[in-house]
Amino acid sequence: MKLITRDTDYAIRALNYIVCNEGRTISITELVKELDTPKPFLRKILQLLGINGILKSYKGKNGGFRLAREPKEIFLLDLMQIFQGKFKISECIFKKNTCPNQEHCLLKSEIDSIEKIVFEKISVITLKSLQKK
Amino acid sequence: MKLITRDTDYAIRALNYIVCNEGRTISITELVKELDTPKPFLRKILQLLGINGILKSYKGKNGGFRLAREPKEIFLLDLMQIFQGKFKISECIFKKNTCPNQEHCLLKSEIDSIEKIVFEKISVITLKSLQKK
DNA sequence: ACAAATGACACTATTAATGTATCATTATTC
DNA sequence: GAATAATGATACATTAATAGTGTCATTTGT
Repeated sequence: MKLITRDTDYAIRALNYIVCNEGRTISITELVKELDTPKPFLRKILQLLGINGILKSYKGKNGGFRLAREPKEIFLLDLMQIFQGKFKISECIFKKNTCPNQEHCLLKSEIDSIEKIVFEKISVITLKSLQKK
Repeated sequence: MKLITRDTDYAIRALNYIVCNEGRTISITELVKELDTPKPFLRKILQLLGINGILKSYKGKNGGFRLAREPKEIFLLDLMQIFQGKFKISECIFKKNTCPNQEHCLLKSEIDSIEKIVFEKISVITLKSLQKK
């Protein structure tokens, strides 16, 4: 079970580096050196971050990326949404009737309640909150 | 993101049906009719439940499966363990240094704390708790 | 003009999840 | 004791999700 996939992970690391170097424009080339990630993959990821308004991109020589928002406004959930789609712990199971008790079975509500808790916990995490301390 | 995979799901449904029909030996053939799952897949699943001491199996004509333990002793976590391996929300990310703050970054501890909560929530769910009410 | 960067986007590879098939063994029934 | 209906063991196949690559176009600084 993966709460966070590789692309979200790379995105966080890249953003993390960019935050630590605010004021400069950071190129993929530089990021790849720092993060040791596959270059074309990282390009795709950064492009998506651009499209989704997390980063601003600058073309041409000396180009690269800068933050488009403040770190405190970049939520982990945003990134997960971009790379992993809408946050959802699990689909409903028990679609078919196999037991008279089943309609009242607790599994769905248990899962829902777990999902809610995880969501609440995750939804406060921002790029900024990952920095401080 | 899937908390529970298809095989765990089928296993729960099958066990659920078996619980609701305790006293009888239930064959795959009967289960497939009830649950509308692929037969060979369900066979594999039930076999694993047998190997792992959740079910007792009876070969030969009129054979099938019965519970090997009481429903209150069959934990969702047991099933997840069997079909999905050790419970783990996510691997540690941020393996490489990209920022001086990073070693103290909160992501790992956030994930760990989420994992802990989910684990606690899930660990009380048993086949029995899925039945009542 | 050239080099170094991103934009757009199609393609490929790998892995995990899901599902199938087959032959052997066991037990019941006639 | 043969037929039937079940599981045991195990290898194989398919599908979907994840991860990663490649290419051509465009932009910009020197």
